[in-house]
Amino acid sequence: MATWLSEDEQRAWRRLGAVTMLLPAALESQLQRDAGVTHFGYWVLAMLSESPGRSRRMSELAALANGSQSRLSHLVAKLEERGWVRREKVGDDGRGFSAVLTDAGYDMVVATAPSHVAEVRRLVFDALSPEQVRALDAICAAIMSRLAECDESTELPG
Amino acid sequence: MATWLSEDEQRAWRRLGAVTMLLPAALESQLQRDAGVTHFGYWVLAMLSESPGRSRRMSELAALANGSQSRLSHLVAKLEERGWVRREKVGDDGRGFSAVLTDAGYDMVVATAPSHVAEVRRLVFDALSPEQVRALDAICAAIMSRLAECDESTELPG
DNA sequence: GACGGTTAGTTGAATCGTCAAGGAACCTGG
DNA sequence: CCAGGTTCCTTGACGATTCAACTAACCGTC
Repeated sequence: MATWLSEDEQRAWRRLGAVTMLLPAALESQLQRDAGVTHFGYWVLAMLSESPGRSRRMSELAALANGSQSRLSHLVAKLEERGWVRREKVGDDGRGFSAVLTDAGYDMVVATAPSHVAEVRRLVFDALSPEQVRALDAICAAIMSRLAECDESTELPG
Repeated sequence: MATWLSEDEQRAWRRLGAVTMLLPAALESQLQRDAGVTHFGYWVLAMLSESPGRSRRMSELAALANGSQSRLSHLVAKLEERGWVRREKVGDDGRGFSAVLTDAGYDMVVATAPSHVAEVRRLVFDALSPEQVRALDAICAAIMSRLAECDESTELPG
């Protein structure tokens, strides 16, 4: 209990908590309604659509999308059922698989992107000044570097 | 596709996405490890511990914790099993229930708070300057007001 | 005082994510 | 060439969340 939060910090913390609970939920429900996908699912498809050959190594894709390998594996199984993604063996490494976006998957991303971007803009960027956008970027970068640190330390051998 | 995101916005959006995915996950795993509760579970208990009489109407508590009634109902059932919370009929409204924090629940919050606060401080506030903390508060407030707007509009009768 | 509409809260099925375990391919040293 | 360790990915079981009914109590009106 050595270092409690200051009043400013308390307030910021509650609000950040609310945003991290409600913003993903709001985007989730928009995507679910308009496209029948999860936020994570859409994010993965969008990443693939911007990747060279619309294709990525599974592990690479998991890292890009900030998810675990297991989560991605389950997700890709569903996306494959729906015909948006296909798995392909990687040539030079017998263990490796790539997720490849199908044409149907690409069409789906193209069809879904506008309304999703509009929602993001409406909920986030329309509410912020350009300075705030830059400040937000810097703040998130600072937090991410802390999160990355902690990953490293848990990966260290004792 | 009328209004795509600017370069600054793209960057900020990716980072915000990463933070909203990874920060809750990190806190989740700390709380799971050290106290065997969900982030949402802890948040609810913490709210109760600060409430008058360590007690809140279910619907009030759900709103405070930014969760649905159903989510809270399921959660309180679990917390009750563990003896941290108890349900009580509200006097003046036969439908209403209050969630009341038990002594064991209070002890649990007191025991868990320090390490959780330390983690929040380590991951968030130690990385930010006081100006950034205020900026973060303002940014989250702006986003929340957009989210609140959208709640209202969905509540309107057609 | 009973009828329709609304609000509080619960419940169960289905979905999503995590965790721990495991299979298969790779790599290194002898 | 093979034993031990590591990496890549999958799998299955379990817990958490959501969604869509559902019950029960309230409220206004006639």
